[in-house]
Amino acid sequence: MNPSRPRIPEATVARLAVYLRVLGGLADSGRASVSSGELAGAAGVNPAGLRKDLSHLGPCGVRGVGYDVAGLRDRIARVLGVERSRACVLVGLGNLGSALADYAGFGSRGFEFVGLFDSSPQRIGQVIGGRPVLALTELDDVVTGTAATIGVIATPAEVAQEICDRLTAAGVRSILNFAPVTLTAPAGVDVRQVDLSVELQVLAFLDTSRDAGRDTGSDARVPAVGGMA
Amino acid sequence: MNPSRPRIPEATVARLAVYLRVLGGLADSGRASVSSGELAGAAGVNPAGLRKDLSHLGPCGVRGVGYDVAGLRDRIARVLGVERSRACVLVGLGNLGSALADYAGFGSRGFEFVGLFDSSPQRIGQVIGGRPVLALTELDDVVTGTAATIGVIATPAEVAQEICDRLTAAGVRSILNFAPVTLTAPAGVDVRQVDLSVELQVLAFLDTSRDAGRDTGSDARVPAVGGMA
DNA sequence: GCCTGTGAACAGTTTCACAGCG
DNA sequence: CGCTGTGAAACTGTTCACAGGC
Repeated sequence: MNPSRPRIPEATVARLAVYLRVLGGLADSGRASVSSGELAGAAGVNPAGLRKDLSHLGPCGVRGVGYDVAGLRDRIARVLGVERSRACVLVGLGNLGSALADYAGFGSRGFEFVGLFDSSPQRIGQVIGGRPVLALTELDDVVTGTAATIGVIATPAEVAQEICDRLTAAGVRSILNFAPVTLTAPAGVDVRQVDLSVELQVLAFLDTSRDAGRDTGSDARVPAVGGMA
Repeated sequence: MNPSRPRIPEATVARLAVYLRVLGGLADSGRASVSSGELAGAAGVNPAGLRKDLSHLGPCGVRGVGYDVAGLRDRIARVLGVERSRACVLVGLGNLGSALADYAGFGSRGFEFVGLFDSSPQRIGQVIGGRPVLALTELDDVVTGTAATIGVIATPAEVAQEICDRLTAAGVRSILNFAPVTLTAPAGVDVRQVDLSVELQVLAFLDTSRDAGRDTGSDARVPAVGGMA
């Protein structure tokens, strides 16, 4: 198969990001090669499923041996488009936004916040994660000036749609939304929703149904891989 | 139909939580009834899919009219098990953990943090979101004393597995993990993973493949995010 | 022997079309 | 009529079993 042509299923893409994280850890600890079984164990997935996921990138292992850790890591990074740093802007620097801006994990995984924005005069000018918080009026200039294509929304729900509109108008093509509202964006703009309350409520349901219905114990499989939203 | 045990698909459960949020907003603005089309629009899903989701709760609409807003909201809340407040514990009060502890959205959606824990002496004793941060040594007593069954992990990756072990040993049955590691838990314990870097990397992939691949690729056909719509 | 890569069976979801009721 | 509820079809994603190369 041609490595780039076939559309990679979104569920596979999400797992590739997990494999990338695990491979990074293995590389740091000096491992040279790894089998699908071991990698699948560390990522919490089925070995056959992992091999099927990787098959979307074309053959990239050695039969009878396994996968080259650094080579596979680089290949996945290239497919995901995180082989070099990508510019992101973040709007809303309340508790959650500040936590995101200050989260070192992003920088080491190919994302750099090139602009932090808030509407509150009290927050404008503060330095968070090494960057100053700017006024919303500068959003357009920064997005066009840095060619940022990824935007993160961590505002209150009431203003999230308006921010989404401004981001897309400025040229942002991909949005990660933490506000608990369903955003509407123009065609061609991807929106991913992370709703923390939804996650907790799914847990609450599992919790409730485990106690209420004492049918056979829930599935014996242990790890959980990122789901929806 | 039997209201308790007709095995609701997990994808449906996640959407029920979204409908619940939308219905809450509608109820607050005084709406008495709503059609599947309108509710689906506000939730960002397909109307037929929404009706199928609701069909798992048994008939709960009026044909030719729509759904009773407050009635449907209460019914979904009951099914999800959030009709009354549930006790949660939170471990790790760095930036993200503090944001979670201080997030008012949880309290209004049926979750109450009954214990905040950290290992750092500098954080122990601080009051965050109205609650004092406790030492990890008190974790077991608080979990058993409050009968908390839900735990949230917002620690660094290195200690997340150990915290997971302690939570499950203390009796926690459901875990929401923000640390970028795949946790292993005993059978019967549900773990949900929220990995912010994974979310961004999926966006990066969509972003990259939207523009014609510079690699070897040429085709840039990309599926839309989100399930139905 | 080992382990990867993959077609084929399987399971779960989404969509469609329409029956059924107010 | 309109809108809900639902079986059946279409689709996507997952698991299995084994073929194929090291």
